[in-house]
Amino acid sequence: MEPQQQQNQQHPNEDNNGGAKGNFICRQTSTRWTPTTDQIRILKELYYIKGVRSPNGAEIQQISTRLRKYGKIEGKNVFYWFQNHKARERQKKRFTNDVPTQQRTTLKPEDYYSYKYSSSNNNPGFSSASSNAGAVTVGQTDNYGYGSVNMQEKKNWECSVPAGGSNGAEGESMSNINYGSRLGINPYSSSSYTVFDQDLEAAEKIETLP
Amino acid sequence: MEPQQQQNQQHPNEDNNGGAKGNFICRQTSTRWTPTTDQIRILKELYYIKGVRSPNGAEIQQISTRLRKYGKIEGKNVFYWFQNHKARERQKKRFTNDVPTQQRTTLKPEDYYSYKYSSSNNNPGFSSASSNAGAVTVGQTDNYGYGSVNMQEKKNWECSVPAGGSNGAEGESMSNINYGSRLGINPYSSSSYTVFDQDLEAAEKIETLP
DNA sequence: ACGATATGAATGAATG
DNA sequence: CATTCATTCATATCGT
Repeated sequence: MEPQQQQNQQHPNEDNNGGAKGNFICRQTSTRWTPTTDQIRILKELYYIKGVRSPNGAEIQQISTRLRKYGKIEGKNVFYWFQNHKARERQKKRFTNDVPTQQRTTLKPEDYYSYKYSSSNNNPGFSSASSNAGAVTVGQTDNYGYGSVNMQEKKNWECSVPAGGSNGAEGESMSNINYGSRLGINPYSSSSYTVFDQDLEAAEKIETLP
Repeated sequence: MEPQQQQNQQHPNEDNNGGAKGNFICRQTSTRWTPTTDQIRILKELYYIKGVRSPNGAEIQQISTRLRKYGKIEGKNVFYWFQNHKARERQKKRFTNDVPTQQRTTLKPEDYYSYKYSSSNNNPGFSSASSNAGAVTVGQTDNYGYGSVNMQEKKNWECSVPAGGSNGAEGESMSNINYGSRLGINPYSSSSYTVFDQDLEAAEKIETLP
């Protein structure tokens, strides 16, 4: 994910053999989902192009169904993928912003790879709200009169019913915020500043740390 | 890992230039961060002496800024360093401790297959739709009847479908099959909006998405 | 030169 | 959403 190039993905095996387990026990080698390149490609398209960020249950279903064509996949995989992708994007930004202002007098090598891909999406990216806007009107709104469906958590993809909880869609609309977030200060800077209360560096000793 | 002591002079020249092999503008192919001895020393001090384990965004920034003095470094490097350091420490401990059935004749240390120890759950549960795994227990039910696994959370990934519909999960359960099945999306989404308004897949390429 | 190791990087899966 | 854990891939480095 990084601007870093070496991205070779780690899905050595386009397996699908997953099924392997057909047999008995066997060490389920590979417990976790290993997306195929096509799956990843599509997920990214959805993310960057269509602006999908937090798909709701129904959307997750559609997506996973669609991706199933390229390999084994479950709804939760899709769910986690979006969650992680979004989270990491933000996280990175959090500890990445160096130097508040654009005052970068001396260019350091590290500047090269800050952002590399297309500019358009760089920032707010998803401007392409396109999809959401229209797409998500989702019928979830009405609860089937079930009263309280009980699935307290709104994780019901894979479930047929689009339970009302899903937020996803709406929430996402707020995506275009953030515009200004790149000021010098980030909201996350917790109060804790100074990991270095003193000069640890000066404390040169402890050569023997593990 | 740690036992490795000699990181002594691996840096002939505290190169600051990131040691990148020359300019990596063109070919930034993979130059991963190689911490200088001073950076490592400080990181360890922070880790062992100050107890820093999972620095937050702000701390990461401080640290990396501070360490920058000794060589090129980015926030993510610091982030990963702590993550890895903690993880490996834990992992190592896992061996020494556990080792229920030794039998490790010639296994390399990496061979281990760990069991989960304390910590969280292990609810592999989700038999996963794609059950390639075992055989078809198509039976939906989550917990194998083991009694109460106590689904800590009421997350229902893969709830079995309610009434007859297609239920993605089951259908899919048979290994990769199912290929032909969907097409028309699923019944439930009656009026659905679809994330795929068109053939995104067809819109191939855009490989460059981050 | 290799092969083994140590460790940076990435990411799926969870938990809170 | 933020954070954390576990695993795995990739590669820099060291030993022989």
